Amino acid sequence: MGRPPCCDKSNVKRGLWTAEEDAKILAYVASHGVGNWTLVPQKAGLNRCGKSCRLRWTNYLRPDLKHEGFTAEEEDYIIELHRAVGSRWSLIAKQLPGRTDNDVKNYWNTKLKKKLVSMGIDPITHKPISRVVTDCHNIINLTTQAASYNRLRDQASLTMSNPCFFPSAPCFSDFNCQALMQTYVPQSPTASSSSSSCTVNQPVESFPASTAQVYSFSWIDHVLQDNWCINDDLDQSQGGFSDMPVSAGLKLGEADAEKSKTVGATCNPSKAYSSSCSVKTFVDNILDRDFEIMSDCPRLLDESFEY
DNA sequence: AAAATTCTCAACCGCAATATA
DNA sequence: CTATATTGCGGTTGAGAATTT
Repeated sequence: MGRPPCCDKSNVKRGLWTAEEDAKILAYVASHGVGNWTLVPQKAGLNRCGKSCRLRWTNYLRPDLKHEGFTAEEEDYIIELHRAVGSRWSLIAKQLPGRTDNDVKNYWNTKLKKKLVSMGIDPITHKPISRVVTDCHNIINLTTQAASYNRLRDQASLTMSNPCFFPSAPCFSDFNCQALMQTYVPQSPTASSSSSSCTVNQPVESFPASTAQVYSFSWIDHVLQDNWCINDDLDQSQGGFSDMPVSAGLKLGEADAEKSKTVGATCNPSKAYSSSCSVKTFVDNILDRDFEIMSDCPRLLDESFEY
């Protein structure tokens, strides 16, 4: 058998602590020290769960805690640490004497997040929001290309006698770029009526221009760990992936009737795209290979081809 | 002045890792 | 070995305070 339950959860007090309850905890800790919190309610004469007592001590009653507001230095340090480790509040709080993880977390959620957004910095990635929005466009374009590629791949599987040896292009279904962009990009007049409570919505154009050039790496690096779209040349002046001619991929996947004309012609869509932008993506490589195969075996694209 | 809305932050929830009867 | 408690943590909630309408 295991241990007996620490308390009758349905029969203990919840909610805000009174000064009397605080005094009982303080008196208990003064005479017994910090130890087995399960025994504290019983020994201190409290009708509370031990977990609740521990939380009250840890987050409020501990004598080494600061109860005044955060200083500018602490603010900067939290932002720096959050940039480095993300929302690991206990780790961040350990670097700030007298602050708890709950303190830091609350301060971040109520003040610092808004402060960063007002400065044009995305509080998740710590990159300029203008860059995040651009990268979201890029990811959406890449997703469109991947879908086109997968369609072509599926069609090829149906027409080839051998199983298709191309892998599926990865998708970004877990990463909702549309939702993220709705956070930052101003809503159209027709759509804005349903999102009036969003306090972080503001036009991208209103961010200070200086913040847009702070970082040299694309935010896309954060979400795309594989090598199918790494792009060292991507920058705002080039337009990055947002200038990518999506139609290059779509032509291959959609226009069945145009297949032989498009692919069989001298213009290789993926190569045309590569020449206008020095990016060489996973999709490009697949399309290049696809072009080679189609060139070698043009009959594959002939709708009258039978196997 | 009153009602509505927004903000703050203490407290709770639930999960994962670890400890223990 | 198993079942359950304990601890630590990040995410979420909601009551009261502050601010706006």
